[in-house]
Amino acid sequence: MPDRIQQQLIEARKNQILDAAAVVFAAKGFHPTTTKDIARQAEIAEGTIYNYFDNKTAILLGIFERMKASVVAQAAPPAADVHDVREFLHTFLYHPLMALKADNFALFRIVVSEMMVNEELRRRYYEQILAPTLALAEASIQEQAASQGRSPANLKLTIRVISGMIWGLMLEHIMGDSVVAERWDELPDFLADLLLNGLTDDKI
Amino acid sequence: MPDRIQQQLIEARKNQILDAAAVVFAAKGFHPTTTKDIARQAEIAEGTIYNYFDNKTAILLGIFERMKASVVAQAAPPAADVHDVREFLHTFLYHPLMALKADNFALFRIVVSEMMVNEELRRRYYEQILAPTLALAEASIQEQAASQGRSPANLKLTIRVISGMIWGLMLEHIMGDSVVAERWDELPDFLADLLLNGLTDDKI
Amino acid sequence: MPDRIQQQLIEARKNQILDAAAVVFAAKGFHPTTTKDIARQAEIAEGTIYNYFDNKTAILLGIFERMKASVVAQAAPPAADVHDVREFLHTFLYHPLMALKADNFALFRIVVSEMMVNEELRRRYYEQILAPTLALAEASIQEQAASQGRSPANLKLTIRVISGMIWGLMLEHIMGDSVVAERWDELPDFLADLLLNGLTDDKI
Amino acid sequence: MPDRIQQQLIEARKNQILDAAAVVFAAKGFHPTTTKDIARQAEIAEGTIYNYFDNKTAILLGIFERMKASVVAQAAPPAADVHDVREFLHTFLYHPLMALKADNFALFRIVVSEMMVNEELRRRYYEQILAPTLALAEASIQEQAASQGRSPANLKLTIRVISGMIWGLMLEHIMGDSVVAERWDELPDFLADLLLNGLTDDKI
DNA sequence: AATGAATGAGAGTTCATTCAT
DNA sequence: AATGAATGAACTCTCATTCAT
Repeated sequence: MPDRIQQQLIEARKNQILDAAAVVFAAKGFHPTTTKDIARQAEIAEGTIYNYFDNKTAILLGIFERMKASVVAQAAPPAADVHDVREFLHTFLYHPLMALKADNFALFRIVVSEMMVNEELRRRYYEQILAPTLALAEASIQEQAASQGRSPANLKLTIRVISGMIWGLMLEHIMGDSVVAERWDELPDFLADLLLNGLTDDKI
Repeated sequence: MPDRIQQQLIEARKNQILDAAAVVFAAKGFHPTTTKDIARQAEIAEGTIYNYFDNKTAILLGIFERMKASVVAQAAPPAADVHDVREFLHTFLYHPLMALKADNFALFRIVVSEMMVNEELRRRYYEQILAPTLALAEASIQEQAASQGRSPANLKLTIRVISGMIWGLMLEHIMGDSVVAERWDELPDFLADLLLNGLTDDKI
Repeated sequence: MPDRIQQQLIEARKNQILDAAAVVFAAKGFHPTTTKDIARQAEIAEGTIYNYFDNKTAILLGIFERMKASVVAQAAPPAADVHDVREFLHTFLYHPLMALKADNFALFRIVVSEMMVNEELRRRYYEQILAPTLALAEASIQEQAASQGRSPANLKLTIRVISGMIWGLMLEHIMGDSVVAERWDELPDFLADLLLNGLTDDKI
Repeated sequence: MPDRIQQQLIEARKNQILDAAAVVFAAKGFHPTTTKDIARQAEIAEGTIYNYFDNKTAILLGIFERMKASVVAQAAPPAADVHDVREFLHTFLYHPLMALKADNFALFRIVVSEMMVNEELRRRYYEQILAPTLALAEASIQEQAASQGRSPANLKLTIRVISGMIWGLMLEHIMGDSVVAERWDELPDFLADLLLNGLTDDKI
């Protein structure tokens, strides 16, 4: 069999397993899910899993890598020609907030939970996603600011605050807060406004 | 033995176990920690644990309850006589940010991780901590706003955004971001400024 | 304290424990019952039990000894002057059947169950109860037969069959057979008739 | 692998485990036997047991089911053409008495002991064995009696007495009575005679 | 490549028994 | 004599992983 097709088959099988794992992880959590659960959901034998993944944790990592790919794809950054700051902000906020909404909140929860506790996963996330994303945003904004003659000294921290804001709202959503859940769609606007104008009279 | 002293002994033993569990949980995480680990750390027999806690999860809940107690104690609210909004905000932000710093970041991570995945723990957190805290803040701000003739329509969401910001920064800290870690102490000021004035030139 | 009173106190305490154990054994069975259960029921401390009994099994033995005493007391044999065979049989059958009815069927079940499995208990039962009782019955019948000029060659086996019949009916009762349960009171008559006349037309 | 062979392998493994369990249960009793004991005797890993049985009790149930199968097979009823009552009785008595003798008395003891104490096992025994067997015997005798113009009013109770007699003799055997043990082979005859003719001079 | 039965280390938990008070 | 907290051996059961087929 040509190597190319071979590779595609392997990828297909991996994805089959990851799809199945995503379903059962989302439903039961990482630790409570057994490899038998995954195999059953994927309609393959338990042993087959180990032809494609070293161990259970590697499956979670695999799911994570796919999430990463989708995040990075979406994050492909906000056109250099967005001159309006408000529009820029809105775009910057819109993607992650809506991505998560569309995506599986339940699975996100599982991955984050394990990430907080698993050094390897955390490192990968930081090095491969968080840090590059922050750096990208920083560069993009820096450039724009420079073109307008500004030089924001606290940009690094600002960016972390903004992205932290998103993180925090996701957590509150997960925690079951209904206000956040109900007004999720307003958030891009609301946050952009808050960030631009500060706490105006409607807010505090 | 007088009941009073009896109660104190029981409390002391419970705390001894919780202290030990906090240490090993922080070091290894909840799932990887065995009851044997806890017993060894507490220098008691494994069986003794079960004289004080129903099961392993109950120990985590116990740790959580102690955290709760300390959080609630600190959260005792920001004096009604803080008329300056900036000072008010600063106070509001300062406590949780500094509390966590003092506290065990590692343990916090374990508890949050499990909370994301454990319905019971999540419910307790939401009902006993998050919701009341948000409600308290809301009432306190509402009152102040009213005394000044304002009526902030989006207050509920604002409060969630602000507290989410704190959550998010904690997560970034946990994830190992060095910018956040190094400038942790500046955050109360920085955030208060951001919230009051929006993204000023030093920020973006 | 005089030795006599001392002894009475000890007996009283033992009985208190045995009473409690009988209650919880009857309710839950021997193995599922914990020494804590017994202590709680007896309203004493767990450790106290061990001042009076060597171990959990010794408690069951204690219960058994009390049963034995009551059985032996009742079995005190059927007056030598019962000349009518039917009356003799009736008396012979009546006591054990009715004793069990009055007594705790549930507790009886527990003791028998454990007896089947516990060598020591079984030996004690056989040596101290079953064998003597059978011997007593044998002697008593032998004497009567002799006085009437008969010499029943199979008496030993007959006696075992009759007492086995009682045992078996008890088992069927325990097993939940409703026919046996409902007609329990008729049994002495019914059995006496069967034994004297064989399977008459009303029976087969 | 064909399903048929697959099924046979599973059955074989189950039987291997049941055989092993029967040996160790008979030797040590149900509760004192550990799953490790069973595994060692079966020469398999402890975990393998749980691929075939849900838990330890299910193994006892499995043993019980096999006993049931053998009992039911033997009990296949005493031909309708047995016109002689004595022969009928003899047949009726012979099977269970001899089956037990051939079979493992020790194992029987274990199962009965647990049955007395285990609701589930008791229910199964009563519903699946005792009740049907009694019903079968009743129907069979009823028919024969009817054909001879008789209508035995106490048949139900009679049958219980007879089968109880067998039960009781088994118990006495288990209890270690030597008279019963030594004359076990005579019992079918002896009991048939007793039942037909009542207590004749050789018996009392 | 796929299978799934077999594995066995190790988990959480129980509880009869001890012993310092 | 009574207590009951402490003990720790021993239990049943789980499950990620292996490997012969």
